[in-house]
Amino acid sequence: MTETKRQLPSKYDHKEVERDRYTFWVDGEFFKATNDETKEPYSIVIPPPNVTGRLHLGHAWDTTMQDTIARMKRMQGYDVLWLPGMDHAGIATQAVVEAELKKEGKSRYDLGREKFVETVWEWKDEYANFIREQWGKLGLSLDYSRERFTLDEKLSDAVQEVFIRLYEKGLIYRGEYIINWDPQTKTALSDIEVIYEEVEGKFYHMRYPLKDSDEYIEIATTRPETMLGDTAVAVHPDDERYQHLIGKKVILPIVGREIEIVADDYVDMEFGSGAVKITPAHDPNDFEIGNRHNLERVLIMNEDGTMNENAGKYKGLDRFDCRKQIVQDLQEQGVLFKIEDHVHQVGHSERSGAVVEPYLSTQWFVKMQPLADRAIELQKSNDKVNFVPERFEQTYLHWMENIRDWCISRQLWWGHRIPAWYHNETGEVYVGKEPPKDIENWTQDEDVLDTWFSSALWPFSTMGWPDEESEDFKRYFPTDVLVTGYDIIFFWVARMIYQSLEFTGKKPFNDVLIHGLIRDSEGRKMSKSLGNGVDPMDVIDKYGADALRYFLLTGSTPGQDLRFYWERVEAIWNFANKIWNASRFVLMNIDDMEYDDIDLSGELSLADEWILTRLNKTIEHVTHNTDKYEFGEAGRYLYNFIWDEFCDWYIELSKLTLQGKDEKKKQTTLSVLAHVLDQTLRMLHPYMPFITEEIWQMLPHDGESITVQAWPKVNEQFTNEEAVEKMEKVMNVIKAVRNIRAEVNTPMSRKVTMYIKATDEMNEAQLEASRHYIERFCNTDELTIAQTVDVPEQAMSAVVTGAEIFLPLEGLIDLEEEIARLEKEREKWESEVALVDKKLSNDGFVKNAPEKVVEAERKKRVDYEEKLRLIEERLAQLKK
RNA sequence: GAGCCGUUAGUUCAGUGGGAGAGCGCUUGCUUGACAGGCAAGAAGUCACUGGUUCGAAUCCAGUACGGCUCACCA
Repeated sequence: MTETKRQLPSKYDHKEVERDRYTFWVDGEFFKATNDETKEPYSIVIPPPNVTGRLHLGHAWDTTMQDTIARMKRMQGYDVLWLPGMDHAGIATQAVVEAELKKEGKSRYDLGREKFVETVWEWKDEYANFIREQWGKLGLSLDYSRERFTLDEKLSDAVQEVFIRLYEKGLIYRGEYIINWDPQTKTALSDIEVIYEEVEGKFYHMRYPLKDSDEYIEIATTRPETMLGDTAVAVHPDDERYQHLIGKKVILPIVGREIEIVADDYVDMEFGSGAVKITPAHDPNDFEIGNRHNLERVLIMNEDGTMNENAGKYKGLDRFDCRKQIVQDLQEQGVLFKIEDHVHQVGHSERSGAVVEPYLSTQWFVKMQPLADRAIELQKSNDKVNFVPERFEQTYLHWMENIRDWCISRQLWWGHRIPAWYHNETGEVYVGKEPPKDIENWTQDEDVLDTWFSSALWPFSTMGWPDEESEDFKRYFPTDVLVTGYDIIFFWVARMIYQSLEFTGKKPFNDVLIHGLIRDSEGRKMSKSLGNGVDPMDVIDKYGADALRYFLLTGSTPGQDLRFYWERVEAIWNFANKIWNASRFVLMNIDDMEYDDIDLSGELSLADEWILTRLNKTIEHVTHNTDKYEFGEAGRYLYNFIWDEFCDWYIELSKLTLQGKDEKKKQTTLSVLAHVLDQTLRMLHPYMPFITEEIWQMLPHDGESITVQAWPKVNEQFTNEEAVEKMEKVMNVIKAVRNIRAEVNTPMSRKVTMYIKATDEMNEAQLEASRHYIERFCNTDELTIAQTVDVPEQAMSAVVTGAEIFLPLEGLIDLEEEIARLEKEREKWESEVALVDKKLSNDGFVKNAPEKVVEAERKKRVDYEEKLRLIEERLAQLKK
């Protein structure tokens, strides 16, 4: 149905255009995967955002790319599933809720585990709604009927299944090791959750006295408080300085413990004094050395980072207060004799920012080597995961090749509880989905799993796995593409790949499209502390989701970072406004035209043929580049086609026909206008879904929504390169005239007399055929087109390919200036001719360059020389 | 210490073997009946540097400088 009167306001109102549209799409079920067997499936799973809060520009970027792909594939006839969902984000969410509780002066312990988890669920529900609302504002074509949450019953079942199978296979084990401990959130962390930052610290040099001797051994440390847990001093076995000391005892200052001097290859003789204090309970290397030498492990800290009873008089002090105190004490005792400034890397918790403590603790681990081997093997096969851009495959492989075991237990309450029970008396471990039968004798592990343990299963747990017969799993897994930032290749992409290989035997996705980070206009990371974050919802409010999306899609190339610029978003709003007004023009002219009235079989004007040819080129280019995920290139091409070619040229050219008397031609041109706009809107739709749907609905159309219309195809019938060449010739004449008129300040509104001297019969005929365009665009009152023209001296001239143009503008022309101008022109063409000649007289060029290139140069020479000849003739005439 | 990315117009970024491009900004002119958030014309760049490959390099290779990122157990 199309209304008879199509009146649009002259200003594009993004709020009006975007309001209610999302509801229309969702209610119409246009985004629902159909399981239609006649179509090929295409699937994407969303990287599930954390339920901790609002989406930021990074999310907007990531999801917009996915939406663009999904919308295009849908239009290309695929049965598209884009599966939405969210991540419980264990530590992040728990930290946020705990912070909220703290405001009320409460801690999670005040509530107890059950009540606390309940509170987090409430929080989750609230924020999940926020997130859905934001997805809607962005216009994401998600299939909500399949929305998942990592803590859903089915997904939790998948998590347990994976844990148990890995345990039974010996790929999950429990043990006491040095892990990264966050004393603030009081949980273990995996290696990648630790962020190393350069810190200006101190290097403390100490002398440990030997037992029954006056000798000392010199050691140095950045963490003096750990000396309370020292159980040895190590030197290199080949170090001549210390040969006589190996096996001797040292009296540990303050503590008074006797500790041994051991020999170990790990020690670097060149570094410092060549002797190292060994604290097996607080340093991973020392732990290893401790194992080799059977050393005692003395833990000196509590879980909250305060000192424990093994710290003697320092018990109860915070680790950093203890450091100050112990430094003072050791200095007084003469043990600590030198303090140097020392810049070194200190690990911080990714979430809480607290300084991470290497800490001896019993945790669960995934044995990585066998899983990693399989993933590395995959990349050597023909069936590998394609990273876009390719270089990220190296990043990924490097990490996989240097993999270390993954600590997966977290001392948190929010997450998947570890399905392990310990026998109260025997300490026996039981792992299984169901609790042991004599449950009263068993205690379940208190810990939950690293949140990434469940996200690693996302592409298949969301599709119904472990039920491998479930319809979605069979149809939509493996997925086609995963879109994510380079910052989580290790956290997530890598883990999905090896878990998927292990449990489904397939890679989880064909392609991984990697993007960068969003930065502010000065190139800084957006962060809360800098206060330079931009809320995508503010951008949408000011300029609309379409403008934001187009900005995100075209602002950078794959893998590069993107700076946010309000000015650019505004410029894109202008583009939307341009499209709006071009459409307004079309709608004003087509009256009650229906979709079936669009008829391109009539006599096409030169401009019609030109724009249809250009449309084909655009379809080809945009399709090809969007397929390659080159949204920037595709978007720019479309932008230029719409603005420069369709609006600035074709609409203007079409006015001639529309204002003419020939009704048949008029109908054809109207059809071309409607057709080109329709096809253009379809191509633009994945980029700017709202405005394109709005306009498409007002245009003559067939169907309920543009979201499910067919993607444009090249129509060879309308490719006419000859027409393009002719049209360009006319455009060059028009541009040259505009140029001259600008030179002498003759407004385009003033009518002029004009002569065109064509160089030959063909050019004359072609230009004559386009007389109406030239008359109109050059605003002539009298136009002569001929091979010989009688031109008054008082005229300005210009040469174009195939013709010379004369504008007699008596009174406006200064003959001297005109001569000077033409001489400059002559110089220009002389140097151009020289350049071409240089190339063509180079044997190497003529012999080696492709025939096409050489031919083009020859054509240029003919053209340039003719231009030069015409200018010289004119100059001779003027100088006479 | 290892690896990766970037260096192109005032600015933010495209381009990637055959004559330097876009948006914004700047200059000039336009009440052109879709749009003044517009139209038209223009100024503006030894494409970081040095070598090499090539008939031809901003584009490929090697190195240098500067900026940024990632990984790595140096006490």
